[in-house]
Amino acid sequence: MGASQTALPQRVVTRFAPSPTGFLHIGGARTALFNYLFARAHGGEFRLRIEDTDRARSTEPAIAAILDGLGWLDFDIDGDIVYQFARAGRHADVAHQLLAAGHAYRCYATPAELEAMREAQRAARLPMRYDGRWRDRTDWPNDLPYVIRLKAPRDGGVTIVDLVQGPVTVANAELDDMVLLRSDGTPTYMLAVVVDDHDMAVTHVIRGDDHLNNAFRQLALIHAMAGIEPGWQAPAYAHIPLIHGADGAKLSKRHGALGVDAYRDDMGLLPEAVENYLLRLGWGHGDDEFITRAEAIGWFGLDGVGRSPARFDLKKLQSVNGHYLRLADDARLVALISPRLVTGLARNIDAADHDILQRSMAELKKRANNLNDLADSAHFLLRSRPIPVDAAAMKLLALAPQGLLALARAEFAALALWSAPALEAAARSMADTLAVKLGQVAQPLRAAVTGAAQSPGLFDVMAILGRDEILGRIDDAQTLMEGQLP
RNA sequence: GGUCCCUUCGUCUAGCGGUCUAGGACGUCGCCCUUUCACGGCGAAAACACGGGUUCGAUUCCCGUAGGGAUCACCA
Repeated sequence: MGASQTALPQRVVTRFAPSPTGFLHIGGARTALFNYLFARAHGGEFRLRIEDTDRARSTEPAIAAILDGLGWLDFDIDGDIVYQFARAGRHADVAHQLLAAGHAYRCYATPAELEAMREAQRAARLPMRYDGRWRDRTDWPNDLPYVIRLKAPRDGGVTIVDLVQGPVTVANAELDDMVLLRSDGTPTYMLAVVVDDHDMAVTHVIRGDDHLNNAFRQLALIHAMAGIEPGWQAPAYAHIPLIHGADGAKLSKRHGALGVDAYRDDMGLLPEAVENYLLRLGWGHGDDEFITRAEAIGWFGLDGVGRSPARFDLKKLQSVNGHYLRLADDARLVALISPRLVTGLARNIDAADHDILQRSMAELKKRANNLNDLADSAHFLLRSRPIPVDAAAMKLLALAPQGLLALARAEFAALALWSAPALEAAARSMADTLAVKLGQVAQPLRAAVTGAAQSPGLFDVMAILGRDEILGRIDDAQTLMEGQLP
């Protein structure tokens, strides 16, 4: 079957190689995660290479977004970041070495000519491949531009023992002679990756399975170089399936192909939740659902990665996030929602607000699955009086037992100790006095105190907000209800 | 269309020839807890794409069919 791969190298080096033409999307984040985990699991290096050879589409902001995203996810990068464009000279050198050694050749076919060739192949229903028309020619028109193409083997086949896909064989006849160096002297992606991976001593190429077909061509290039420069050998490959949208189609913006910044800022997710979700997407460890970074490093293996594309499920992501939210440190969550509250409140968070948030957080975080909902649910705590009362709460107030608010105001004002248990005891005794269930007392009070029909434990909220504020809010509700009377 | 890859509940998955009356999670529904909403607990419905083999025995192995995906640039 021709070329095969060498045994597993001792020292592991993986790399994440995004092209900076947009944000770091969720699929890229998963590829980065797998590379990161694999490197750490083997005590190896995780490197970053920015594939910026497409000068027209590569941007500085995109590079910043990628770095920002990786930082947020806390994937520490080893060594210097490699910028591919800066290595164009080295790439061209390799192409010329190949040319000199007879492993590559000049092709003078014009783009128009190639297009015509493909058109003819399309019409004849033949596979569309470069036909090798300049492969053996030497009658070069020296004043015309040419590209350098790899003189790939035509017989036999190549087998890649992919760490995820298993052995995959392709006949060399299926592959054509790819362009290495463009007519303007710049390297193509195919050349650049191979040279960079070699020069960076990458041992394991873990990437999306959209690159699987490329791997065969890249292997041909590596084998050609192996005969010229010592030390060239094929890396191990692992092509992981792409993530699909909820409808099974390619992931689009509509269902989650967003930058990780959107997951952080717009959706209010925690990085550890995104990481855990991404890890479990296409990979599993028994029945384990929540896996720490340390466990992931201990357990992760390429052989456990599924071979079929997984669908992206936002509901589950939210649920996983809710789990991590409940686990998260209260102070951290207060810090995370504060900016969101500032926007909603149109004022800054002061020390008193901070204290209220900190004391409420343990209860608040049980009721939210993301930072946005968490901030929303904390909003009522910090609002200045009179707080807005929503429709459901209005209804509760309207249905309140006669004289409840006035009674409650008096009882609470007279309370010796302002604590949750004392407040609850007072409310229970009021219910007895009025001969109603506790709920008929608590619900209208909740409406008055929180402006909503649902909230964290009423008496905890009251204890945290303090007597003055609560009495004030009850007064406001009474005023409000008086205004509602016909 | 050629080539390559894939196929367990709606979704993510466990399963690596008998332990499967197919397990877990999200979602859905019901019950419990309870001052509301959550959290938490308990429970229910829900899958081995289809057809052939191989085997004493297939969800697990092989081959077809169907369906899905990837890729076929002087883009990465």
